[in-house]
Amino acid sequence: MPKIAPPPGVSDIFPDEATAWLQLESAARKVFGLYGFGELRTPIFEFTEVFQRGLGGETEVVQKEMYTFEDRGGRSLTLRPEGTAGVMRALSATDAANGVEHRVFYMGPMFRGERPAAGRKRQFHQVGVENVGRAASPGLDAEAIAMLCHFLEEIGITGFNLLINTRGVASDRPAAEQALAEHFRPHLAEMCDDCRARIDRNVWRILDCKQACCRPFIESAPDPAQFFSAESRDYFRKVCDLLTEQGIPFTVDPRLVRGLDYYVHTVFELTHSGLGAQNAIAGGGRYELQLPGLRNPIPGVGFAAGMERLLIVRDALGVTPPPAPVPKVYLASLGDAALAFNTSFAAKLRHAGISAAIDYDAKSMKSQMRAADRMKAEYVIVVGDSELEAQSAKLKHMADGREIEVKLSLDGVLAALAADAETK
RNA sequence: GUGGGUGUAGCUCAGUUGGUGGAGCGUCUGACUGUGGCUCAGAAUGUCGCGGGUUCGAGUCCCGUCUCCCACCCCA
Repeated sequence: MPKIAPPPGVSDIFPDEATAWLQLESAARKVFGLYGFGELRTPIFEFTEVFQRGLGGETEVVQKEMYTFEDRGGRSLTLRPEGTAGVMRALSATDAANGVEHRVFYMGPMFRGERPAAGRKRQFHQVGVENVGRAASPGLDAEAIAMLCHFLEEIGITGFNLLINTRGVASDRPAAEQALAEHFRPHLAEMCDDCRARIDRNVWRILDCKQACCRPFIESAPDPAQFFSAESRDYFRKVCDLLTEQGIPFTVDPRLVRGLDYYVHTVFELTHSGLGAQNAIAGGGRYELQLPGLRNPIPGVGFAAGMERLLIVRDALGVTPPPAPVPKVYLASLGDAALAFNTSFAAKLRHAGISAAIDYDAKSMKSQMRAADRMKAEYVIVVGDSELEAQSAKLKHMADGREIEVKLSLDGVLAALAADAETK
């Protein structure tokens, strides 16, 4: 039990666990690279207004989940609660604002002051993609979704559900909002407190409510998309057609609204059972992000996946992460002269790209062999006075116990390792 | 923010009606002086989450607090 624990909802990732993270990260780089996306590393914190303006002041995230503090000059800063706003802030200084396409991805920690639960941390990690600058296009939307599915396939996640919906554009909304409000208002007395507040602040969020008392009214609610313009509905149909043509299964869910206000047109969410109540592993959509200091919002489409959740799902599916790296050669030392020799010999091996382990306490033979076994060293070389004398030692293969006589030099060991690898 | 569960050795967990804290695994040492895994023998290790209270005496009972887990909520 640690004397001092980390703050609630954050945790350490130890080396044996980190291998799984590295695997996810390199899979992301590989897959996104195939689509022409490059990595953009933005700061962990931004001026608070980047998120306030970007995500919408009415969103849950902005209202009560942000870690906000003042710097020494009294300016308000916020630890990023999601990745898109920071990416857009960075790209706002480029020609993305003039309609030039930027394809970027990011990965890293995000911060939200929520109550921790299964698959939910206060510092969590997202890997995300943004295609920014180009005007809205069903092709780009479908490509983002296809890329997300490709990524999941690459990391061994199967059996997920893809839900998609359209949120229309700003001019589509008033008619739909009015229809929704008219539908819900007569039943408000029977609905939950949150929804009573939401009807005036943001009717859409009612569709997202999971309260049992609200559900019947939500299910009988009209599909907002039916009030959208023909252009918007056509846009969404094209997205669906493109997915179908690529053989990507999906479900249209008219209730899917998502929590951030910046979405327009296509929104999607990827869920997986076996995660507990937090069943969303990734989500995204098309957006128009309004940033401070910019006259017009910048268009984009993207998604973010929760890395912790991906790992939980992967684990549940029985995908085993690669083992932590083990030393190729353990150098056992008998006596001070041997230890001195091994110290510099280990350095030579490491510079030659061979991982080497050594115990500077140079305890008993038995304890060194045990240490080599425990760290799963592939080979052991025992060096004592007689080996130094002869400039020759035995290279022992730990798995099967066979020993090979080798010259006690870098070339000698490298040659023996190469030869032994071939015989296997 | 609300509710439920939980907290004992590095890990997984026992701990009987309150009476000087245990097991397994792991670790360390050793079993014909320089060869691991198996076996055997020994050893080390805990402010029993933290703070109060009741009591002659609290890991055990009471109160508070925090963590973690689970759910609500929200989302990734």
